[in-house]
Amino acid sequence: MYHSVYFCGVMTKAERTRHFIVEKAAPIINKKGMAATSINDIVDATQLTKGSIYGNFENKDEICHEAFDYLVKRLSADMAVHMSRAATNEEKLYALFDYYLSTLKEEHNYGCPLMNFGTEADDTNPIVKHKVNKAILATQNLVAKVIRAGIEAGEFQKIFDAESFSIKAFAMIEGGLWMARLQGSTKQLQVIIDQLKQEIKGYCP
Amino acid sequence: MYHSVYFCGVMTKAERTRHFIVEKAAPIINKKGMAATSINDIVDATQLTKGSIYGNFENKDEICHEAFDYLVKRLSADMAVHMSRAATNEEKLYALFDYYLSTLKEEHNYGCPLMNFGTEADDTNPIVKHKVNKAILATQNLVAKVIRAGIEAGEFQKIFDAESFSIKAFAMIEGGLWMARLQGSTKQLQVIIDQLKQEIKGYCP
DNA sequence: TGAAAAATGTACCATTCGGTATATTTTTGT
DNA sequence: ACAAAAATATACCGAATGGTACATTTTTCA
Repeated sequence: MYHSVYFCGVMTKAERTRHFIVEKAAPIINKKGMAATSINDIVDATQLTKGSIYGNFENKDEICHEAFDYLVKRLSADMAVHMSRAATNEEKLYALFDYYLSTLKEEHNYGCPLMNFGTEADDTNPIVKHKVNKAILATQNLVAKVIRAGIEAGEFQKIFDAESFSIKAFAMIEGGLWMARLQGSTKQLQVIIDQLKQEIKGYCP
Repeated sequence: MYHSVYFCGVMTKAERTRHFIVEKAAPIINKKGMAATSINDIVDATQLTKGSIYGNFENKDEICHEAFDYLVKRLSADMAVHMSRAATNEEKLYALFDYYLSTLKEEHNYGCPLMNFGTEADDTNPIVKHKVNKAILATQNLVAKVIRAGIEAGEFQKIFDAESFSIKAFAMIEGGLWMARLQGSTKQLQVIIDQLKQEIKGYCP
């Protein structure tokens, strides 16, 4: 799935180049990490020169920040698309889980950026740490909102605790994705998602 | 909690120095990451010289590998201690969860090494990736064994699925620890552990 | 205790790092 | 089409990187 969030026609050259650099750098940084990605890696990927890159960004940190923002924007856009295609709130939750599972099969998947940037930043980079934290809460809120809408719509029983479940489900999915990528297998993540679905089914009237 | 797994009296000087270097380097690498930790960081922490360090290790990778092994050994030793103090298998599970929670309050806690090394290694370092994967499976197995022993002892109903639960619980704990460290709060991890305990209680006769 | 062996410290290497001054090219608005 | 402005390329900087050759010190064990 490809997203062109930006309207290249009305963008100035610098804006287009900035976006181009971020687009090329983001997957590299997500794969190798912020510290392990060098400016030369970005030079190679963009086929631009160091001067051009530093003409558009103040320093490497700024590129990392924008790369993270870009990856999160793409991620939440993709989640929204997949959930919007589901008719009921119950199915929206399943669609979200299945989307996460499907990302593992994508050609260039280097893991959840929240996980990758988060683990690297938590003890050393308060700016990125804060960005990740905001994205975590936003994702949990997305799940909680669907559950509450489902309760409202009579799909779920009222005892379904939206907040607790959204926290649990998010931890399971992030932990499961991490495990799956290390194991080179979706087996355990499948087990995790199956249990999430079973628990949701238990809250249907 | 401190562990001196090694018997310094019967160790040669080189073995003691190797162990000393690993002991000092491990927390730094766990905090900053393998790529972001320089040899000079290790020189500073050990008060040794580069020549001495490279006389004991072939290269930085070898230090990272030993540091990871050391952290995992300490972690599993600590887990074993805490679980051994519990009388029943049910309490052993609670003790394990509470131990994980308690690590967050330790003075020098930089997150679970499985998580930190795992996310950094998964796309770039197959050796460490393999080590992490082994440690994941070992931890899940530890949980599964306790559940099976609990079933055997009549503490848990036979429908308690040891394998599925151990996979789920591990993902929840790792995900929860990661979230807690980013949020600077144990609140969500507490919510997660409460749900784990509730689910276990549901399998008691 | 003393000589061989082992471990450590010193001084250095080539390379890569993030970053910049400035020349050159390209884009922009008229 | 043109000049001004903006963007890009070139060539470089000092510092830090992982690593090593070799002199010096410390262990080891007979």
